Amino acid sequence: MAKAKKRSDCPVSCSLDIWGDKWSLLIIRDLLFAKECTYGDFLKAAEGIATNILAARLLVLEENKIIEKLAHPDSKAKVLYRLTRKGIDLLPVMIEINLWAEKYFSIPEDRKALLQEVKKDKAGFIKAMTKELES
Amino acid sequence: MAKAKKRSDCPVSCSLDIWGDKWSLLIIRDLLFAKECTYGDFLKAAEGIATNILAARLLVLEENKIIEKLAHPDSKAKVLYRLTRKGIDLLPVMIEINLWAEKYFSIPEDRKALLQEVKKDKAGFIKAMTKELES
DNA sequence: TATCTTTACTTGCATTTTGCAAGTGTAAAT
DNA sequence: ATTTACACTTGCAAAATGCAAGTAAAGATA
Repeated sequence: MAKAKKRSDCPVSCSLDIWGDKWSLLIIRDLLFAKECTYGDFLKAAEGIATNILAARLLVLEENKIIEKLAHPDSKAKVLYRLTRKGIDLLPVMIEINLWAEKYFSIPEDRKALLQEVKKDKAGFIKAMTKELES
Repeated sequence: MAKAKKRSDCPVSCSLDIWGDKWSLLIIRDLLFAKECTYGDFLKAAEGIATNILAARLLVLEENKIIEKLAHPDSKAKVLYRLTRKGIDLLPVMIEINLWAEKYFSIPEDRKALLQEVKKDKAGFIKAMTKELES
């Protein structure tokens, strides 16, 4: 599919080349919070991603080793998506986005509760969650 | 211009509604590192943003109180852009993006040096840089 | 004082991406 | 044997992007 055109050597630019759009980080969010998702799970998210866009994003994320496909234990018709280590390592980025948004928007209570945990011990939270996601 | 359509209450989604594209965070990057930029300065960045896209992004960022326009002391023909507190508060996000990218891409030496400083004392770095940017 | 340049945009248009709706193929359930 | 579930693909209209050229105000230069 799309050949990745690198706009510059800047780390921010390189990152955005992969996941700099309105949907990719939402996919990663779902995987961080749910650990594993099927194609259908992503479609259920509140934002309502279109099926073709989802397929395109999943492909780019897979090509860039952010996510990987796994066989679903229950059925051959299902596919499990999960984060690679490279994808899991986006957790600190995801956390800071949440903390920023919490300061400037009103956000759901359950997310607020989670962020309370984060604020108590950020490094510990990241370590524990990373370990959980890797297993 | 564009009316902001909120896709969901998720903090990540709300954030991406504002700066979830390939260019906005590069503008914010330039402002974080240079403190103040003119329109022309943004155009000089290595990635080569188109003038109309730049104008559109600056407008959205201004509408969302991430940046503000200031009179340039040297000339009425110039405009200074700088980050608001809301924009400055994206520094932790920016830092984590850089740290992630450093782990998975090869990045310029000068940026690497800066990240060494960050890693020594992240909280201290953020505090100092925030203070500097606010002044 | 006239004109040339700089600066910050705007405009027109072709190309690309997005989004919606419908369709396809395989696997599982009835 | 037929229907349903699931993971996509396809076609097409609408929107966003990218490029090149243009505009208007301010400042510099002759």
